[in-house]
Amino acid sequence: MSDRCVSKQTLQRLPAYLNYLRGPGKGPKKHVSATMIAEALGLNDVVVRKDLASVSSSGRPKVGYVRSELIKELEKFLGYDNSQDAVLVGAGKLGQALMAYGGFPQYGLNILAGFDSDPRLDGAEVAGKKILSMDKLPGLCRRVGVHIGIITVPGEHAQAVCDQLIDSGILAVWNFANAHLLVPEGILVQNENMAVSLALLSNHLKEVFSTK
Amino acid sequence: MSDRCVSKQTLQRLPAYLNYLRGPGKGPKKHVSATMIAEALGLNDVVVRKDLASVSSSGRPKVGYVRSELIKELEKFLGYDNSQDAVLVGAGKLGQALMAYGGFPQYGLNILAGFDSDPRLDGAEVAGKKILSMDKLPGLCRRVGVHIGIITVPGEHAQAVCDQLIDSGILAVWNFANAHLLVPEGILVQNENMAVSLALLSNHLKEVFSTK
DNA sequence: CCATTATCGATAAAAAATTATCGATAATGG
DNA sequence: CCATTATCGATAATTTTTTATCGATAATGG
Repeated sequence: MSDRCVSKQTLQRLPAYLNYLRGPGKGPKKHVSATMIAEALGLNDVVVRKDLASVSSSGRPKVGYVRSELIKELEKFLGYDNSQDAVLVGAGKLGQALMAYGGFPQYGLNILAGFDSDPRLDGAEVAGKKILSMDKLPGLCRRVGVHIGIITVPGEHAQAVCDQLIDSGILAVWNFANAHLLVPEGILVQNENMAVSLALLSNHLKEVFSTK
Repeated sequence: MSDRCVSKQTLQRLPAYLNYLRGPGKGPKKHVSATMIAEALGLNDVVVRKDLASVSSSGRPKVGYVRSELIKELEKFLGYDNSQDAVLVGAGKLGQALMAYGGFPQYGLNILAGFDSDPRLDGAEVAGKKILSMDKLPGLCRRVGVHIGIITVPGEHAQAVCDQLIDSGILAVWNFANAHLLVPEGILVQNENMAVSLALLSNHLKEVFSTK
């Protein structure tokens, strides 16, 4: 275990495993097998076993994994155990909704504050979090050591905001804007792009109807 | 072109190309080359050329593609030209935000109505769209021929809602709930799972700090 | 009108991910 | 106590995706 370097695809499946393990399941069984998880999630069992091998070492033949241990190992690996601080730029509808969303702490994310260029929002509060003016961004990030930036501004301003975030020491950007961001090497951009999802949906329907 | 069957990865890049082409760029040049797009988006130029080859046939050596034609071809391929109707189940905060979001039509999605089991919401309106009780779901879907269902209910109810949607003739599900949905073959589930995104962000930071 | 150059499209090579196979291990039941 | 069985972990085969190479084409400049 502790392979430290798992593939992106594996990483995308891990939260699903955790979610399944946390779920009520069929009674609080002490052990779970990769086969069981695979069946429940509609995956190949070898995939699951391989994925779990990179985060856990508690798997035993005939028995499987100890559920509670596996959960802990997954949480640790996914960083859910120690929260990361984040700043959010763009306190519009979406931005405020994210600031108010109560589910992030359980995923190890803590939004410290929101930032917006609109002076009318300066000093406002959303769910107990302050909205500040953009000029306070670098100071806060540097002082507290924030490494995650969330972008919820209109697409045309996204790149400029992204540049500011990186100047402020941000290493990972969660981008909700419909824009492609250019960043220096070493910075991660995670796009939460609904256009992509819709493209996949639409394409599926097209395929269904073209073969029917 | 008209390969009909492009890879998922390709499909995920196409909206980015379209976004770039629509953007202001550097003046309204008539032609664009794959090399140009690749550079702007930080991709390999062969990838771009290969992707574009499956949606377009207007590429010419030394010249590139005709911008306006390529845009039209991408829009057609992505289904942005003729909107698909959709129903949304779970008219809570997120559900209402999606119902009110004005950007979907430009991506070829039209949310017809919202549904919720809470009787207090029955008959309410969000952005001109009605919220109806769950028992009206199958009727509307069948009558209008809706094929896309959006799930914005709490995770524990997601599977039940999903089953109802499929019973109502839905072929593609856009799932915002933190739950893994089991569906029969032929039905697509597109997960919009923030836990996955956060896992990728967190992992990146972990890698950065473990190698520093 | 011809050499040069930017670009496409196709084919080939390389890398990554998925899936299959197989021996090893440990619990279970006779 | 031993045969059986479920499961893991490792290795190998397959498939998919990405990247590289190369000839063909058409505009440009002399």
